[in-house]
Amino acid sequence: MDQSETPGTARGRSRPPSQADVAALAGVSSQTVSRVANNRSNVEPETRERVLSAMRILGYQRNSAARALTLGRFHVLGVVTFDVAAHGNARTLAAISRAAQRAGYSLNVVCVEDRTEEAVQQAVRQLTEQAVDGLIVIEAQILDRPGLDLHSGVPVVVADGDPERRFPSVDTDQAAGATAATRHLLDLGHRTVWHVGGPQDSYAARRRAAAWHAALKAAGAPVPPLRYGDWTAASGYEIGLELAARPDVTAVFAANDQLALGLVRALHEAGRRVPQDVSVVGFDDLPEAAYYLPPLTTIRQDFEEVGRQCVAQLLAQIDRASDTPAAERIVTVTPDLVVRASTARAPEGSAGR
Amino acid sequence: MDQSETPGTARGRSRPPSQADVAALAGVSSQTVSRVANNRSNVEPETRERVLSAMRILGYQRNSAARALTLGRFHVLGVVTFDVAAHGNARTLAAISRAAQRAGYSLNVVCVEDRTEEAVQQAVRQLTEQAVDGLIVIEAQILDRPGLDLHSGVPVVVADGDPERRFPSVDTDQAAGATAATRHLLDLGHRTVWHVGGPQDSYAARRRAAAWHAALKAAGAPVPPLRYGDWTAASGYEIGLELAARPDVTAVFAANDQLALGLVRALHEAGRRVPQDVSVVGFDDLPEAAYYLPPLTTIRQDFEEVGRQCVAQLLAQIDRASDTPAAERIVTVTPDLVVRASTARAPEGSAGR
DNA sequence: CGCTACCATGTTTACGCTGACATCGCGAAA
DNA sequence: TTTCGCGATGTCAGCGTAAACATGGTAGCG
Repeated sequence: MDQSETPGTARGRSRPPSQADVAALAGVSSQTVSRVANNRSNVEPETRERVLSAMRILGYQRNSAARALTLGRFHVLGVVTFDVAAHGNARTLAAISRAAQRAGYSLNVVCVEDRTEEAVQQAVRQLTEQAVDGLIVIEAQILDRPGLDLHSGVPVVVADGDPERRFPSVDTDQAAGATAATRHLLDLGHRTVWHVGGPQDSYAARRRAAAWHAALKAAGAPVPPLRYGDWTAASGYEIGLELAARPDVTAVFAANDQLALGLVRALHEAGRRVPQDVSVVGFDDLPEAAYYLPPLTTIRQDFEEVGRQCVAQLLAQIDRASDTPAAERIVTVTPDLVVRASTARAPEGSAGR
Repeated sequence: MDQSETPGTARGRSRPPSQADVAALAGVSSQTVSRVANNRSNVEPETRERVLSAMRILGYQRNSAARALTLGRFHVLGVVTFDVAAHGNARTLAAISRAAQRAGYSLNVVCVEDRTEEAVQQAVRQLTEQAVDGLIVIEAQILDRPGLDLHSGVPVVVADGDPERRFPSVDTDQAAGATAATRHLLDLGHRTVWHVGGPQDSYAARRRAAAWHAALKAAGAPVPPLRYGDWTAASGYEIGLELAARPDVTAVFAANDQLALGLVRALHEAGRRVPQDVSVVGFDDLPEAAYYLPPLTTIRQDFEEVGRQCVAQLLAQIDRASDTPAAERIVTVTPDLVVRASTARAPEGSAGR
């Protein structure tokens, strides 16, 4: 009379139904069930129907563990990412998810907390042990560190990282974006362009800064000192307070939209109008950027394409057998300049060209 | 002489090393290897050492498929979420990831594109087939639809959804947040508070609107017509343009920060100052909210806690055997009012109380 | 009419791991 | 000394699936 082992509950869910259960009910062998489950052609239509209805009755679902065990394939991709709360990473993740789903893969995601080598290493270990067929590493500045070994036996694709190109990667053309931003401001007649960079350990940030530097050089413009933020509006604000104090600052290129937002607020508080006194360009094109005050001129990244390409490359690697390292490919995705209201021609009097 | 079958490459990676390989190298049985791999106590230290070094030499990693097959446990949690690019979802996901990792679980994430029943159903099917021990569904307004069947055999926890409480859930106390926002504005002397709601199919949005309504009623304030946005700054802007045209609007509570941002821009363009002419409160407390112009008064959600609680509840369900449905628990997380510069006392002349 | 092909289906096996049980050896208690 | 017990290790089976191979029946062809 105790409450366990109540045979009354038809749902004596001791164990999910297996192929064998379906086979018994349908009066066929389990192999035939397997054939039906995998949509093989060589099954009598009538038999197939019988098996399918038995599946429905029992609520059969294939056991993916057993499946993976025999096939040696999991149909799971691992994703290692820092900080999904960062907009770009989240967007890329979403795109990867879409693409993976279309290809019949699901996603095992690990968000790495600390930007330390061990943390990434451990995430990779966890994923490979958790059985993935391939690995995508997002925002991989950490890969700079020489000790990191990603060669865990599964194919790897790196999104927006990998300066040493040790892995196939998908890469937003940071340089093109930063160049476009800088040129846009120079073309508006500003004598030079200041830059608020992202953190120094970010490969993307470094490349944006380098391209900014190169664009100024190429235009023969003086190169103002570079300040480093940490991607947050807070640090943009702090740096903005300093820049606002310098009257010779009339154009600033921020390494992302949040920095730009903080920057604008600081300029505003200091009484310097955007864009009349100072022009500001961001990077990313957050959905909100068009609604900042003023609407932000920025560089739009195509995260969707990055995600799609990551999955495509990874699947290609997985499908061609483990041999043929195959000219490791680097796919480049180019961002666009979106001009809004935070940039204007250089003020006549002050530092105009 | 063809290039396949090159025995020279020592890395004839035909098949990853198994317990048996390690056992052979270490001169023990595979069972002993298993014991070492699982950190069992009953192994001679010297033997353990020998096995460990054999593992290192071969680069052994347990095959999780085989493991899952025998154990019937995958140590994977499934997460179904709409739009990871939405800040709240991303934050919740990050928190879930952290909590899961601490508990030794990894995360199989599916981002559902369409908010249709079938899409969710399919995501759930994919996940359960992909072998998860439990399921977390984020932002589950869709669960309103009567046809949706989440009872797929694995425990489910719903984050911020489930009006009918059919599942254990973790729930931000939307009502408390919305009430706090409304009361804050009323306390500042505004005669009433307008509301820009989120989409009608969002359970969270509906509860915020209901609480706003109730708070006005309770205070004896008139209830202005409710406008629905879609969480984006764009729709906040559109609605803002309409509200800006009405001089009797002096206080607006927006259902999230993006709506508030668009709203502020519209008010600004219409020449109505925030907060001098109109006070605005948001919801979420995006990291950028403090840097909007003006810094936004808002309701801060504790996504971290929501994620943590989801995992805790799910693991509790998983661990207690599949019997004992156990008083399905609803955990509530309370958000806080964060007062910044977008709210001020009601303007004297106009609609002051 | 007899042989071959081929198709639907069944049987067997291996995948890698761990739980249950068996074995062996050694020290402690009687 | 004998016996018991316990700890270290080995043996074996089974998890659910799909590939490989086996079987048996039928249609087509000479």
